Amino acid sequence: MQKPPGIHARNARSQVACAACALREFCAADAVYPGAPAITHRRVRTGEALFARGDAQRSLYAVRAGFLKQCAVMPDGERRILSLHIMGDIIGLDAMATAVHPTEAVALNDCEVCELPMARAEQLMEGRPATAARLRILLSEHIARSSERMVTLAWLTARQRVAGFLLELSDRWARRGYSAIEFDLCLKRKEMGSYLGLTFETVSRTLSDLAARDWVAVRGRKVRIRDRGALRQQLDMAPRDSNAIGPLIAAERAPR
Amino acid sequence: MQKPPGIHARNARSQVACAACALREFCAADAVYPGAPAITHRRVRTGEALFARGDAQRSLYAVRAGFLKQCAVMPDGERRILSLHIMGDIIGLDAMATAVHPTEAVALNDCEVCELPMARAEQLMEGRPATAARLRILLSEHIARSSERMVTLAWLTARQRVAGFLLELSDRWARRGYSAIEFDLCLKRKEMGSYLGLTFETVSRTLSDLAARDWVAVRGRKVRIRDRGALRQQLDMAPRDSNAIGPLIAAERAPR
DNA sequence: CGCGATCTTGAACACGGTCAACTGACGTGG
DNA sequence: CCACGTCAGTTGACCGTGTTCAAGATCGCG
Repeated sequence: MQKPPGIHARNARSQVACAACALREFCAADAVYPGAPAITHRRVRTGEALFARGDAQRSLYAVRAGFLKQCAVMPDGERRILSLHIMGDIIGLDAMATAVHPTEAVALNDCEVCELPMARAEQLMEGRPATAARLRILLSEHIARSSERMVTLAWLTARQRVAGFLLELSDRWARRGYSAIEFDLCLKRKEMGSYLGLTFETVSRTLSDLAARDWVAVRGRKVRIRDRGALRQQLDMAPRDSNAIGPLIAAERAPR
Repeated sequence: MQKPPGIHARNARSQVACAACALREFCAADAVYPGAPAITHRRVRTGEALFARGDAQRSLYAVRAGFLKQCAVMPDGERRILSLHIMGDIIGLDAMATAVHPTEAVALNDCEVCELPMARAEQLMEGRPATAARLRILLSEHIARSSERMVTLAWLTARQRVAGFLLELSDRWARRGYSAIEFDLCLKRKEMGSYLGLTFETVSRTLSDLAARDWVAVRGRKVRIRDRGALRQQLDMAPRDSNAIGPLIAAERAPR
């Protein structure tokens, strides 16, 4: 039995989630627009995969509750975390090129996701150009975020990566109305390392170091930010090396 | 005076470029579809910027000839190369979220690009869902490519990065009908370093090393691949460390 | 020809990876 | 209830890759 569209907006928890949801526009359209299979919900328990690498892309997903990781699967079967997704985030955009998921998504804790079937998404976009444009924006945002991460992975020191990671999570929770100073990492040290391009030992040591400087308090996976300014400052410091390409001289700007 | 759409398909060089062009579909639509400002051409000379960080996004661009780099601009004004673009590639997708370019694109040699005004692109997509879908595919492909680069930057050794870089360029040229074994890098050592997350000294040393093993021949920026197999094999070797997250156990795959 | 930019190579060093020992939390079964 | 095993995390010691600093070589261009 399939829930009618919009039903998930009926309780308080959902209202929080939906307010921040990247698929909000699709959801709204879904409720008022005639047509086939609509948005449904799905639970994913800790450790379960929302989809695996190689699965056909059936849907786009939006996280309603919980925390998921998206991983590249290496030839030897090892995983590298590419991105992390919390409430309101969209998952599955990288599969649109081939209609097959090139990565896998796994729940770090019990999750609830909204599932928007691709066929339905395309139908909505055909009828409403603004909805199509919205999806393009989501795709483009993802690209911009990837660029940031490349710079992190290529050039920052271990301390900068870890500090940046804590600030990233802090900001993301804050933007959803949760505490920016105290939150749960949900990730094991090894997973943080995988996300940051570091070994778990280095992550552990670096967290201890940040705690020793009283910039954060860490107990297991619970973190409290004590000196956000100091963390930010780390990121502004000169990174690993000076191998950057100099600025462009003004004359070289192409006219018009 | 603006060229009529489709004019660029009239000479042989353009036919090669257009065959591989990511905007081909837009171009074709542009030619037959009524409406406002159409695709035009634009030259960008060595060292000139196609657009700068912060510029309003006027258009999407497709490379017709030449080689461009796309750079993140760091707070201190230094540049880090995010991607490289040759004939047939699209530039400017990361600006769609904000309508402002978050990066800059600079010509590494004299270039010619096709310019598709955003307004026109949106017009075409509204009329033709298939064209909108095509752009989504391009966006999604870009995301998938970014993921690969993250793994490279986070986990590969210097030798793997350089070998991978040479193979990447080789493949890209080959797919456009050019030699896969001999080509011009166009980049300075420093720029290769910026692209690969290495110092220019390390790039230089690594190239010397690959040359000493007779896997490649290098003279300045001209490269000849002598043992593609050996280069590929480097990439298959175990990377820097074992800090990967193990495979999922079968039971944890979520049902349906 | 001479100057600056690019590239190569060498030597020393440092960051973070590697290997290993140990702790603590948790769950299971005798 | 405690012994035991497992798994996550911490910390230490060592070491290797790649960065850093420095000196030349080579190239391109006026």
